[in-house]
Amino acid sequence: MVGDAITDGTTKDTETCCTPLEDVDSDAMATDLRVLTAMGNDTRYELLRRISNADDGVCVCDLEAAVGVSQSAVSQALSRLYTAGLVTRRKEGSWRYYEPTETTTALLDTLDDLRGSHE
Amino acid sequence: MVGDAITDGTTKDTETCCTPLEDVDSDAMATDLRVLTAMGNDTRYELLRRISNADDGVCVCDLEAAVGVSQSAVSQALSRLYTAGLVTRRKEGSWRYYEPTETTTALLDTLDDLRGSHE
DNA sequence: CTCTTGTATAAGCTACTGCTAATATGGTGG
DNA sequence: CCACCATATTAGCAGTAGCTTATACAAGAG
Repeated sequence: MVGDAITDGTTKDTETCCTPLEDVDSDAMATDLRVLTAMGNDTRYELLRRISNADDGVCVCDLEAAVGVSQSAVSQALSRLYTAGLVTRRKEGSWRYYEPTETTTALLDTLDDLRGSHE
Repeated sequence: MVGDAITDGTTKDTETCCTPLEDVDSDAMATDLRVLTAMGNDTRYELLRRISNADDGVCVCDLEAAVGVSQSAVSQALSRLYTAGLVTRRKEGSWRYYEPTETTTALLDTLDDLRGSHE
């Protein structure tokens, strides 16, 4: 649904008040949006922070206690983070351990830096 | 502010399967979430990309043509980006020009790097 | 095997997000 | 003054996100 809206570009240049704009790479956009929408939610953001703070893997049971929603909600949130490539998961006995990916680390670091720098 | 987070407080230190987790700085969390939710939307992401691509300011009328939603929707989107600290705006005659902030630049760069590195 | 514990999935409901349409504001030129 | 343009604001609605409850699956312990 994204692609066809913009493709006509060249034919009619209506007199805009300034410059025509480059198109946005829709593949990159899809990837970025999956990441951003996955992080952009109270529960999932807090899960990510907690997973990132403990750097040797966190199991679901601990997260559940921490974020204040049901076990089911935590599981759903973690699945979404996994799908978005923000965490890895490994099984160990009957527990599952989650760890942050490079994407998560890089973005949280960037956000930390930004908060530090201006105001 | 450690310790009160789990208001549910079943007092006893339940035997969790691994370690207790640090709390998340709720002030940082609020700021980050404002940024992430502002970026994490088709329209607003595309606006940000287009504003970032043209580095001498973009006026609303051009953006409106590009993203395929109504003028009202673009205005609302830009307001939200402004509130989240992702764009600056200046008035010039009866037009308004938008430019990316450091936050936007840093985050989009990070996202670009991440897509480049793995896969 | 059964019972228990840890996690995932399904269904359903509420609340919010983001759009459109209509209207208001504010600067510019006749 | 009024008409016109560019942008902002309001109201209202459709679609979806994210929660809860209930249920299913997986792995140990007995």
